[in-house]
Amino acid sequence: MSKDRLAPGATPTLEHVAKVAGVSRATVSRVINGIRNVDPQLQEIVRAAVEQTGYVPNQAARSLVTRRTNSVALVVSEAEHRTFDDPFLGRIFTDPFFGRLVSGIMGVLRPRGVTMVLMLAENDAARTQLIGYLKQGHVDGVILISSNVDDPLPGLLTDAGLPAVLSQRPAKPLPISYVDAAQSAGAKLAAERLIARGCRRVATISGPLDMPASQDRLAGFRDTMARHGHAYVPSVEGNFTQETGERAMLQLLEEHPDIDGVFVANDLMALGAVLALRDAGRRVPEDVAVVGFDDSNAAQMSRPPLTTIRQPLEDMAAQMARLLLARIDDPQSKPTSVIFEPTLVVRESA
Amino acid sequence: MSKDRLAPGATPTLEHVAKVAGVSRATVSRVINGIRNVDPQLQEIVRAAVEQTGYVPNQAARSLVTRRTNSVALVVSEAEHRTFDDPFLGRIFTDPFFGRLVSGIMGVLRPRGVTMVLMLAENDAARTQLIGYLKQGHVDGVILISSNVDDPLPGLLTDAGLPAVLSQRPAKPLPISYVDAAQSAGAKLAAERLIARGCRRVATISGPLDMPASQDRLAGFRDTMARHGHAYVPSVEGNFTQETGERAMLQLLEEHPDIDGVFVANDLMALGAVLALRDAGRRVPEDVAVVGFDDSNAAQMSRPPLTTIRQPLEDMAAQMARLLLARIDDPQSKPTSVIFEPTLVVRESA
DNA sequence: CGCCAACCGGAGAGCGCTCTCCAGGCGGGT
DNA sequence: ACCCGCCTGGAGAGCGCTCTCCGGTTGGCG
Repeated sequence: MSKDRLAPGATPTLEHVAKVAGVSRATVSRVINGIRNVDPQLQEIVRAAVEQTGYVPNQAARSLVTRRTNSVALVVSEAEHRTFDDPFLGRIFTDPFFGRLVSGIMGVLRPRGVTMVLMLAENDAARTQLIGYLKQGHVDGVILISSNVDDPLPGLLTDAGLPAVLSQRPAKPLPISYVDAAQSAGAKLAAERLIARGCRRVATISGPLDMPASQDRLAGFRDTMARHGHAYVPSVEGNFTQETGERAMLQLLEEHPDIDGVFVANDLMALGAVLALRDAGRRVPEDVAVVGFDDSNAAQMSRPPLTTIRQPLEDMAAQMARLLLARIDDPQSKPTSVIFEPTLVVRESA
Repeated sequence: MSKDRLAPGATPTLEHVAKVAGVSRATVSRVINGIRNVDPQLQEIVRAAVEQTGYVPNQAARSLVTRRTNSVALVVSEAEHRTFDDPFLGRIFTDPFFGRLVSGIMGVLRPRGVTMVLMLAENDAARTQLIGYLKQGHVDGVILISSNVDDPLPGLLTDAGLPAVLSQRPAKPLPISYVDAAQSAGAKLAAERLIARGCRRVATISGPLDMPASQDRLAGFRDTMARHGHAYVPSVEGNFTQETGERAMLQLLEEHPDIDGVFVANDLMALGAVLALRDAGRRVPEDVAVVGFDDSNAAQMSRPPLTTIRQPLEDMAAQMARLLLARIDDPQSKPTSVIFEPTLVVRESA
């Protein structure tokens, strides 16, 4: 059906299409890219020729001259030493927040014809290889999801002069765009909820404290509690997995058996905490109220369903994509940051 | 530090490196690609020049002539009509099996310097765009994770002449390589386990029946039960989410209150089933034994921990990557299939 | 009616790389 | 001592595309 005329075995090129249409390469190129005005009648002829030959532009050749690839990388980076017992990949992909992120990014990228390349950087070797790859001009820019404070990647990216956007405020000030949620504002909502319920002995399970987000949530929670007269808020550190949430809750119960409210820094850990509470014979929320963070699937699946803090992840991801595209279009534009406000989602656990 | 000598603002090219090293472009290229013998002393000089200039090969230029990109796509495809209420992305990324898959693939790809591009095809529009992208020669080959029977993608891929490997036997015979697990053998293991425990009233919760894997598991289970004298095995269809597992279990309990054993086609649904059983006041495994499928994190997290069928996902994924690379190296090689044997993992639920 | 401007299509020069072809040098065999 | 062949490095031709520059045509205005 297609692919007759010229081009014996090979894939058709601009040249072939031009010959079939009886015009020059340049004209075909102009029609395909919709650049400059081309006689509508000619356009029709060219389009027909494209159809007939089954022509598809060669991306490599195009990139070579335009210096654009029309694709961006989504890099997920994690510090090596934070890999406890479960494999990195299991963690990141298991966490529902990732899907929402991808979904938000795609929503912006797809209509613009930009494709997304997913890359993992789970240790230093991978990181080195990654930088090499990125420098080869494989992508136009990078969205970096980095979860630890001393990640060298943000610095490496700015050094390499690659347009990039971070998923959270970088640990050290850096000329780089980022999107973040007001973590402490979220923690404040959680604290206020627990106080409103009348909780008197409140504790918290935090995320890994080398992450700015974890620090902010912890600080925000403690501040708000302090402002309401609760000077001392016990806390145990987890690593965002259900298992560590369970362990942390166990520890809290042992050290402070009279606890009646807990703020857990993410839903997965909150799930573990609820399980631990149940095992210990405490009813949620009657005996102990639990507030999670993220509003992930886990929150809805839990029994009782989790009261939690929702970050507008899809919106945030979409904003990252938009910031990145803007920066690609104009590399000179100065780095921007956008902060989103979290909201309280009330369910049954608190 | 680097990037001095020549090349004022621009990124260094082969030409620059050659000039710095005092050799020809060809020689630098040979050293970089390790092709043909080059005088070791010259090699040293060239390497030093590369270092000094901070040279990184331009992938576009390279691809243009080699017709290779050194990257493969991991395409995750899903039929549009199967999107019930939860978003597609949430499902796929939430399922732990995905992480294991990626991990296995990366293990093979990374050492070979091949990068992985993740692409989603969640509806027909996306699929069309995807095919266009693939035809542009953006990747050398495709690993396709497709979950429904009437996916047009396998056919489109063979039509496009792109090297590809499927994650399961295609619904219709097609000249394409694939890797699969012996689904029915896994179901057989589950059946035998339930029988060995002395279960007499057995039911099953299947996956979506438009998936060959679901069909095979159901058929394998029924066959084995039949062979042991259980003529009738009630079944309810789920869609692999915890929620549908819960619903399905509820339905089974209502229709067959005397059930004492269930085979659930994946762990996530099994988790839901266990929850439903508990809510209904049945003890697992004392009153009802439950066998899952996949040996995902969910199986270990569940209480009680799930007895389940383990597919060697990492191995299977690695094999897919190997098959694909082989096919890319020699496009003439004929399609191969590799079937892996599942194993029974005994925990507490059965 | 003439001039200028605006507009549109074609020619051709690269983008940075690989790879074939060729020339020169050296060693070994007769 | 000569010749042949192998080994190594250089020259140069593209890979398929975009985009600048140019020339020709047309329309509007003086």
